Amino acid sequence: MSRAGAEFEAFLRRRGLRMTRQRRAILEEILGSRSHLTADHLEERLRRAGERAAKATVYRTLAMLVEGGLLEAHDFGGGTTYYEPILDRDHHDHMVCIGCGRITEFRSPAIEELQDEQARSHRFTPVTHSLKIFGYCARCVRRRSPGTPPRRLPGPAGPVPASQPSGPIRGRPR
Amino acid sequence: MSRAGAEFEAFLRRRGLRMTRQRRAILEEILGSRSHLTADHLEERLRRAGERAAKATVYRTLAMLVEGGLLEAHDFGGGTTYYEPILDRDHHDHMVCIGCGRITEFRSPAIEELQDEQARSHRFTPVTHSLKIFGYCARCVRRRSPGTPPRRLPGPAGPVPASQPSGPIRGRPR
DNA sequence: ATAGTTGCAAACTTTTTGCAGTGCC
DNA sequence: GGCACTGCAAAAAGTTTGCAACTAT
Repeated sequence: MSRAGAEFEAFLRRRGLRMTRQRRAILEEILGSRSHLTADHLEERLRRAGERAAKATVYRTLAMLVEGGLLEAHDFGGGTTYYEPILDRDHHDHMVCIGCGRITEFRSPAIEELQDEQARSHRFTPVTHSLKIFGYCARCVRRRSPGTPPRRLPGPAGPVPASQPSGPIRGRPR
Repeated sequence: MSRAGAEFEAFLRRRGLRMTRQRRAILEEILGSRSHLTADHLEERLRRAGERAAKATVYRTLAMLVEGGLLEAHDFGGGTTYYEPILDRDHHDHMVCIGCGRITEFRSPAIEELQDEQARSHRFTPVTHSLKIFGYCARCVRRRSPGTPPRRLPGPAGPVPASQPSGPIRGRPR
């Protein structure tokens, strides 16, 4: 069994929970993917793999996997949650292309360090963080330079703001 | 009229839209607050202020204000969008207390610089970004050191993970 | 045998949309 | 007077929950 499988079983045992066919299937499926799946994606992949789990079960299991530290949940601004395996993976952050939706990972220990510093100086005890840079990937820049309208995607409040105010890249979230 | 008011009117005129009583009221109300309001908060505040606007109108107006660059929308992980005036304010990021919900702002030009650098090196054209540090504010740390259960709050996938995995502050987003 | 689990459907929450009536310019 | 705007109610979308029927242990 995979490291993650063992880890999950241990997690379950610790809480008096059980390893079921569905849980096993969900775990294997998401581990076998190259990241960033939604509950919906998962349900479908399971079906295709000959397995099956109700959406409610998928959600319940994903929540456990996140709690157990096997997955990380991401909100890239489209209103749907994406899940990504984090066991045996370096921590990283994401750039989200508002043109095509492509996700690019990046690592910056220097940024992490500065975050800790900020937390310290505000007497804040950090637990997790989330850093996302929204913009256009190289391909989309090339393809739409003349000024094509942005595709609807992220945005807690709809599409990406048409007019980007002045100043540095302003933190306009999800 | 406030700077923001003029700015908004200009924005509307540019698009052939109109300044209405509701729009004016919503703008004034959110500008008059000290940040981080939800559509719901706003609707209630308006009512208390003797004004009134249907929730649909509130949402429609907020979307315009964001698009016009007067507001920024934030998702602090609770499934609700918070709005904050950004005119005449420095860009800043947020720390979100998962104990009490308190939001602390912080600024770090150094981090912004590093973000730009990352974008550049990935040939990504940044438009906006969102950086949130989740953790406990000083008060909550003091109050709950022994291990009080975290309050339900953020989390795209429910409450804050009970067991925080190892490693550096792992980016476990909204 | 005993709890924990699952599937299904109903419930929820926040935000969006359709439409008929209203009010800026 | 035209066309944009508002309110209301219905619709969406994603996720959660209640419950009776299963099933690991």
